[in-house]
Amino acid sequence: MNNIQNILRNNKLSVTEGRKKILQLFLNTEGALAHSDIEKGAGENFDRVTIYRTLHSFVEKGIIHAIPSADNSIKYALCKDECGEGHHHDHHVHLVCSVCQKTLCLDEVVVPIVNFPAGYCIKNIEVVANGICKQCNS
Amino acid sequence: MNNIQNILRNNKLSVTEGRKKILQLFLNTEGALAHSDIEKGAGENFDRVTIYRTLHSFVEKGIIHAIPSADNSIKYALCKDECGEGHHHDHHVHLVCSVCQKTLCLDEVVVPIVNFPAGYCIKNIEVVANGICKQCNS
DNA sequence: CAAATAATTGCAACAATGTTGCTATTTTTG
DNA sequence: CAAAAATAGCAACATTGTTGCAATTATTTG
Repeated sequence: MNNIQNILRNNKLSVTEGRKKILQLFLNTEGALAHSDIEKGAGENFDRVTIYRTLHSFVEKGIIHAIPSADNSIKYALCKDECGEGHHHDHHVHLVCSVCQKTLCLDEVVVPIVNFPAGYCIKNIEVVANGICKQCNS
Repeated sequence: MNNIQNILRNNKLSVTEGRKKILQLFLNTEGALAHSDIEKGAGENFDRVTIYRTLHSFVEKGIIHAIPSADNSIKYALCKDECGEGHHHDHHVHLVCSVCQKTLCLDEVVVPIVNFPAGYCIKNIEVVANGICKQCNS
């Protein structure tokens, strides 16, 4: 029935107003959300601390993933089903659009294989592209 | 003669104590530096604001480049010669070592070509790998 | 379903990080 | 070396992130 409740239940998180509201926001949003977006979008009477803690536990559980950026504004986006507690499998590329400023997950663009010199042990690779998205480019 | 002075001169920056000291730090350091590293390393009597402003102008001039990360701790590293005012050409991969915590520029590892679907316009691609560096892996 | 237990929230206080305007100082220029 | 330009330092403030604790809310158990 209720998709949101299920997601929380499946990840062994109590179903609370705050978590429901934040998860709803992610489900309704195309592109990634910064902490400040959530603060604005989740209604006025929302403690900042709750947002921090909710985002942390969502990341931990593999419900959302953090997208790095070079301008000190981490964004978060929903993970695909393969992610779970303690492990993320987000092998897609992210795009920051310089026109609409959105950060998008390009699920169809897979992170390429990078050849490292011998001696390195690579665990995971993040790719963030800067450019213009489909919508803004037309 | 003086390498540091030349770098500043070539980039049309006044040669000041602060800039010399911060540039020296970068030249002496293997790996990238965070703002806080510089604050610690540059001596006690250093205004934080000066560091912010110096880093900004170094990035603008193409002397250093910012390395994104998913944990809100931007680091900076020296650019190669091809970088200049207003344009960066850092087509190398970055590695964050989970053992020594250093962020390294792997100049020998070139950012691969990523194929985006039609409609996107890509300006630049950042690749950050997480893993273990050569030193720590031996 | 109510009581007991466990988990989460909100608050307050604080720490760290980043920004802006202004004046004093330093650097560069002529 | 003096005038002009650029930069540093200071203060004040805004934003972002963290921690401990008491009160509230959710879940579990009988």
